[in-house]
Amino acid sequence: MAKRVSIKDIANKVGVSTALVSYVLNGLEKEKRIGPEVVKKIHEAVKELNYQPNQIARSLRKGSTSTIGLIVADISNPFFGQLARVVENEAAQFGYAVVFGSSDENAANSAILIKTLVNRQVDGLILAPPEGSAEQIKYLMNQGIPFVLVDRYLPDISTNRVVLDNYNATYSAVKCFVANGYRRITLVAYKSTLVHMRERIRGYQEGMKDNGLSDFIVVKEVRYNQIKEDMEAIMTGLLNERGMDAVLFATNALSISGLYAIRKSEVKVPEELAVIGFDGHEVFDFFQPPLSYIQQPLEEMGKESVRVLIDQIRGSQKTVHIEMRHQLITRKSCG
Amino acid sequence: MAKRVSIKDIANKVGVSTALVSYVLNGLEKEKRIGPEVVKKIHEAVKELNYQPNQIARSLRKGSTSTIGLIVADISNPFFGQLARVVENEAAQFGYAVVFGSSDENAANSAILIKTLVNRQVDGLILAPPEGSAEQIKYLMNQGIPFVLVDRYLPDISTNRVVLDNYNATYSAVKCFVANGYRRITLVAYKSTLVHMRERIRGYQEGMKDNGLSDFIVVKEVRYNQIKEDMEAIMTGLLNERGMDAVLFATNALSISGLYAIRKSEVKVPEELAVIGFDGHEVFDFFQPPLSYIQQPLEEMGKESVRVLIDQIRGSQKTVHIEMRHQLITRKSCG
DNA sequence: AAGTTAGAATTAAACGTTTAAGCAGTGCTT
DNA sequence: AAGCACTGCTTAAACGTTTAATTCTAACTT
Repeated sequence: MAKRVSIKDIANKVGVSTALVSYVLNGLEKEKRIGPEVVKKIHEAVKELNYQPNQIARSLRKGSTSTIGLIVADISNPFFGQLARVVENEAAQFGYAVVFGSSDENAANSAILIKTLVNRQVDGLILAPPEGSAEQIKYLMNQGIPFVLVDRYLPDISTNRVVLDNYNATYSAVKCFVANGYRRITLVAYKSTLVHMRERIRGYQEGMKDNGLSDFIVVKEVRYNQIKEDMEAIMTGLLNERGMDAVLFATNALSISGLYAIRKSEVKVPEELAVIGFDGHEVFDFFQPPLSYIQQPLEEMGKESVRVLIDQIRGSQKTVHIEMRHQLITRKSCG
Repeated sequence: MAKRVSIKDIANKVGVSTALVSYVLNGLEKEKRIGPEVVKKIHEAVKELNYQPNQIARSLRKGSTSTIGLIVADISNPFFGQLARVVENEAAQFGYAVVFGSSDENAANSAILIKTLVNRQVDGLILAPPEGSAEQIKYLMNQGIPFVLVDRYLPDISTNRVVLDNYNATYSAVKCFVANGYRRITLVAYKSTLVHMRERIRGYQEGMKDNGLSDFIVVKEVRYNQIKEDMEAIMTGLLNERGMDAVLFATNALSISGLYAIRKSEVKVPEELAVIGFDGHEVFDFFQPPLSYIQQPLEEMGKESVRVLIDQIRGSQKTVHIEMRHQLITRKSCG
């Protein structure tokens, strides 16, 4: 690796001190009353030597890295991939770069990632906390490290967060089913104590109750790391019994996994079974007939997370709780 | 932000110099002949104060950051999302973190990203170079910055690279079509001079020729940033003419976009039109009937990229060109 | 007794920036 | 002639590590 050009090389070439070079590079030539010829010479030398600032040195001195960390469950999951993209763009607007990590919904992984990123002195974190990560979140608070929770949050700790109106989302999905004549509606969710999941479940349950369907409430829970097996078992059970006429999936991955099972059976959608998915991706449109889904305002969620985080980084003392409105996209599978 | 604990705090607490603390933290207690009681005391103090090393300071001093940069076209594209995930995991194995950026197939964006990441002193880069990025790549070479190209490469410059056997991929897709009785096979590709695309086109063309179908060669090219409009126009044209009985898409995004158009028309797949996609995602299975696709060995590509890059970072002088074998996954849409 | 060796620690420079503080020199005021 | 204000620059410390060089003491050789 060819030795990089430093501020010192510029200073030597022009015959001034490094301080002047630094001032000029930071646009302080007026404020620091630097002679115009010197300014010009410095700019020339910078061009000529193709000087590139060393962000690491800068970070060390300034105590901030202009980097934010993003910890999601899985970057290869389109939901988080899209979120990452929005975060990347928005962060770039503010001059921040993004380091990411996937926790796989595992608290131990999350702890390692947080430690790694904090040691790398990220200025702040955007994270989707997995189950059992309360200690880590408290640690961040104690250390005064700015962060924003996204997608889920911890009910016992008041932190900055940007989440969906999960309760309303499933509530309105149930309503949609009911409006279209479905009654025996099943919810397939993740087995999790995380609030977003509990809220989705609660929204479903209340929706059923409010529509006089308490007797038909069925909530099936799938384990995150055994999604295939669990889904297989649950769906074949459900489909064989023929006791349900509609199914609501509580996440993106669950929707896709569930659809596999449905397709394997010969059940007709929506004649025999109505389906609503979550975090719809455009590919949901390919299911025959196209799938209805609850859509999250990813663009806004991502942008808002970054903005809130940067506010925190800049010293804001407020704690903000943002709840975004879902949108129910109805296709032929329901409605 | 509560002032962080530094090596100096440990040194003060124990009553030794910072050098000793550093040695102990780096496991050099034997080599540097440090007294056993001191070692113990240092370890205790580290625990007690919950010391976390400052990677930035470390990086500055050591001249390496244990960070790699990943520049893809779009992290929200499942192909790159999955690749990113593999890269993340593999990099973590070697103690590297990953900073990412999306170029949107735009050379100017790519240039900015490269500059940003290089200024942040990443130890190396994995990148999918967009069209017109030759200068940037040469710059990296001149600077001696380790990097690996992935997915595509520049034919005029010999660099480390990990790519698919693009030529064979489309060639064998054509073969599959032909074996199943299709003749009027159209290729829909990106309008691009990038080698991977040219190779995919060439594979198709040669495949057609070798099967005596020279007269039926039709290659349509779609612009990356106008994919919807172009695809719309092309597909309606193709479908109206009814001059084709099979279509091959040259990327993931093209496949999805093309399928939209196909579904809008009332054309039956595979009776009236056979389809093969690229970079198949599991969701391709949902198309009715399931779509055949060319599958890239993403897991291996990602891992290999990281390994090659780390080899370079460690000083390897070899330049490696790795071509991975595709796999043709045939579903009912062809075969 | 002088010299060597080994063990255990310290010192201080270095990485590339930023930035507070200081210092000349000039010209102006009184 | 002394004081002041301005202009334009330099000095040097600091950020938190790593690490080569050095120092000190005690024990061991001859």
